[in-house]
Amino acid sequence: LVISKSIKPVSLTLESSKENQYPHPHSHPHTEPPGGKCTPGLQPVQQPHTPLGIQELVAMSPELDTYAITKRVKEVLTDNNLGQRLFGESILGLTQGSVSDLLSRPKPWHKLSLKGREPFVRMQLWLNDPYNIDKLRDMKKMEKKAYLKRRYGLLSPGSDSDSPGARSDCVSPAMTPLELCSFNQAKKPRVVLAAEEKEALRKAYLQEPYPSQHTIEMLASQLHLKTNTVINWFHNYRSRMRREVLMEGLQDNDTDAEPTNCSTPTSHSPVSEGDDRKQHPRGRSHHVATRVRQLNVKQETAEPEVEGSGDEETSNRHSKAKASLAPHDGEDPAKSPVDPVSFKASSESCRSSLEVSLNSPSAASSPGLMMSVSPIPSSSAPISPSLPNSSAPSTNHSMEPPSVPNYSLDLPALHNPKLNKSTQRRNEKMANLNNIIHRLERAANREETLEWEF
DNA sequence: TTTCAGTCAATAGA
DNA sequence: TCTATTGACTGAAA
Repeated sequence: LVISKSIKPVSLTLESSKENQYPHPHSHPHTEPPGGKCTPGLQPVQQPHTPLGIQELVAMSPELDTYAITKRVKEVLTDNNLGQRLFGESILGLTQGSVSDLLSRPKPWHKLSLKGREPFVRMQLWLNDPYNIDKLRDMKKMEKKAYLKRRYGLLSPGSDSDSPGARSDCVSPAMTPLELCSFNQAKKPRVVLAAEEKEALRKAYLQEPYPSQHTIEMLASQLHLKTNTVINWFHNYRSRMRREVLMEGLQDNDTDAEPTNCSTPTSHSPVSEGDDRKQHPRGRSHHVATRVRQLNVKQETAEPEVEGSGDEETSNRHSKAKASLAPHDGEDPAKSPVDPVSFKASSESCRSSLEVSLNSPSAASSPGLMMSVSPIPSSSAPISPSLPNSSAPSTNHSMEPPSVPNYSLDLPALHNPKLNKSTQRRNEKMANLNNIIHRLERAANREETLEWEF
């Protein structure tokens, strides 16, 4: 069974041998066959040549303002009438949904893993490429051309690029009807949760963001869902709530005084997420969390949802659920316990931001932090360590790799005098938050109960 | 084993 | 046709 549906990760022509060392995150049954591509027509945009692989670039990249980058990318794409799909597949090596997600909810840089930073570095490289639009337009044309060719029978189906129509269900032409049939059967229908089901899960989440196996099974049976669906829902919900909090932080910063600075993402986040994984909600942090005013209520309030129509299974399940469901009935979300996830998420970003901002004020005050890629060989300034923010004590990205001849990283915003005032304000805020965190940590260490006023 | 980050891809809605 | 949402999945970390 060979289905080539996956997108070929983009080569930026940085250093092909080092490219794509990350394993493909998905090993779907329809993983790309060796040498097989579904999108040959979508050649990646060429970036200035450099001996560096994208991962080296990511590792050496200074802190990027993810919010500003995505904002800019959105603008450019919109202004030039270029779609997320084209951009994602040819520039980032991601699908449209992922691109949409990234563009609308970028995480702050310091919250991203190396892998998570990669798309942002790619975006930045793309933004710095003076021919980026042209190249993407060319690609669009090529795609259209390929589509027309295939449509008018000049090419056999499946042999051409990721053009409209061919993109979905890009099944291997070698597939027999029997295989196709079994492929269709193997395809699981997507579960669509009804509004009531989601509402019930949300309520359950408020009660117990990390439900026990027993709770999961109970929920699953009451809602007539598979336990895996419930588990997945909780995972996804926690993860998305966390990101929501981060986004709010970023946007706060954006509107707060000066341009965005992802290094100071949120002012409502007291503890680190790294800790929070260790400090399970049922543990100490949860105890402390209940002492902290819940700042992230938005997502917990039941938004009006109209969905889940169609699918018979869903509607059956749905009506059954209505009849039997009452996981935590009569609960008032407003009175519900603090959501440890929101707390945890916000906590972490705060501490992280403190680490960055307080320890490196210049980084904190570089909202326009930009990495510019110079096509001009500049062995003298690889990743400029002499930049203003290099005075920041030991940020791991300020190292000086001697073998980075083609890149210079420019931080224009650091020269902006207007930033002083906002920096000061930001630092004051950070200091205040730092104080709060410090007290929280002490309280947590002593296991003592404190009443807080923020 | 559990949780997470990151992503895919189906689907809904504009 | 495009974008946003979201259930499911993988691999990594703890």
